Amino acid sequence: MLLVVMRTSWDDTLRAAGLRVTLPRHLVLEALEARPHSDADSILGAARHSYPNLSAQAVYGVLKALVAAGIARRFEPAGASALYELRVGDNHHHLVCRRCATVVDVDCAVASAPCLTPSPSETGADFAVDEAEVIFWGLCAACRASAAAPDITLLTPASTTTER
Amino acid sequence: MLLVVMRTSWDDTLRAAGLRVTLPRHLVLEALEARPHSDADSILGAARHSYPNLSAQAVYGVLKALVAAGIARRFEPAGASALYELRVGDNHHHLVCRRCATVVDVDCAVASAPCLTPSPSETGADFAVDEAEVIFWGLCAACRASAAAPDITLLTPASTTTER
DNA sequence: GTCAAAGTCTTGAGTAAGACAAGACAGGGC
DNA sequence: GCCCTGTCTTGTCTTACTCAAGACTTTGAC
Repeated sequence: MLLVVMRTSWDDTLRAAGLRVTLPRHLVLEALEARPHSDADSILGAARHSYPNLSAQAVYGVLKALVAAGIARRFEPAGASALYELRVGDNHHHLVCRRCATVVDVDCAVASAPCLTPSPSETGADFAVDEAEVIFWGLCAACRASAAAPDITLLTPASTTTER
Repeated sequence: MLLVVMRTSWDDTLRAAGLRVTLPRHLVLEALEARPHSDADSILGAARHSYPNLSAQAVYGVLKALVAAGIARRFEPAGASALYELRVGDNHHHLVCRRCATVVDVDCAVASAPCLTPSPSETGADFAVDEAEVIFWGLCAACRASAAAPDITLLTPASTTTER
């Protein structure tokens, strides 16, 4: 095993969640802290700087454990692989740039969220909704600035209709 | 080629979109009409009842063409494969049952959507948002009725926090 | 009706993301 | 320090696609 200094900041969090404190878990947490909205592959890449033998499978396992324990959150913009972040327990959604795939957090603009409650007249009234996933698609400032460039490859969803 | 009677109802739609009228496209459209919110595999299965030699690749190609032409819409609930539907051009979102994966359409409860406009004070203010993808997660009536059953396998997202 | 061009489908190979399983290894309670 | 159990490594497999090349079909022109 490599000699890698583990910061203790995550120990309590892991133990409180009933998880053992291991080097791969530290590395995954640090990678996520440094770069939120990373996918499993980026996290693996970052973690391998400190621990080149880390397996991809371990990262998948760690991420699954962190999500199950409520330490991390997983979300999946259409057409992309799953992304992870450590910001949990608050009300926030995500903004994804169609061009450069940058993801930024965004709070809800209003305290209450009327439109996130399905209309009672709908079929959806039979549902007990416990979560609303909201992903905004658009162009970030940098990409809009260079939007004159002709060869734009836009990300999914291949929006055929502009929703609100 | 099999002798399959093609209804003409889709011909104009296809031609208006500049697409040729072919049997695979008819079958995909009919499958989607019969069962909205289907994934590529279910569509393939349904279409093969009429045309057993239809290739999976053809279905992927047809779906891509339909989405590009604005005839169909593609969306991707986290943890599931892409789903397709023919209801396009209106403002609707989706409700997904965590347990049985049933998807139902749901209109926005309010005409305007204040919470779908990111707060101006946020980082997101730099973004030019053109679409908001909203997916509600919860339990449908049937699954809630049988929710006492102990071995529930819930679908993603593994919700650690309840959002609005 | 025939022809040709362009679009579409079939076939086959390839890829990315992640799941599953078994055995080795290590954390942590005692 | 020991041992149980959770975690990691390694290897294999699956799913959901994508890509490419060649055969086939649709469609408009004649």
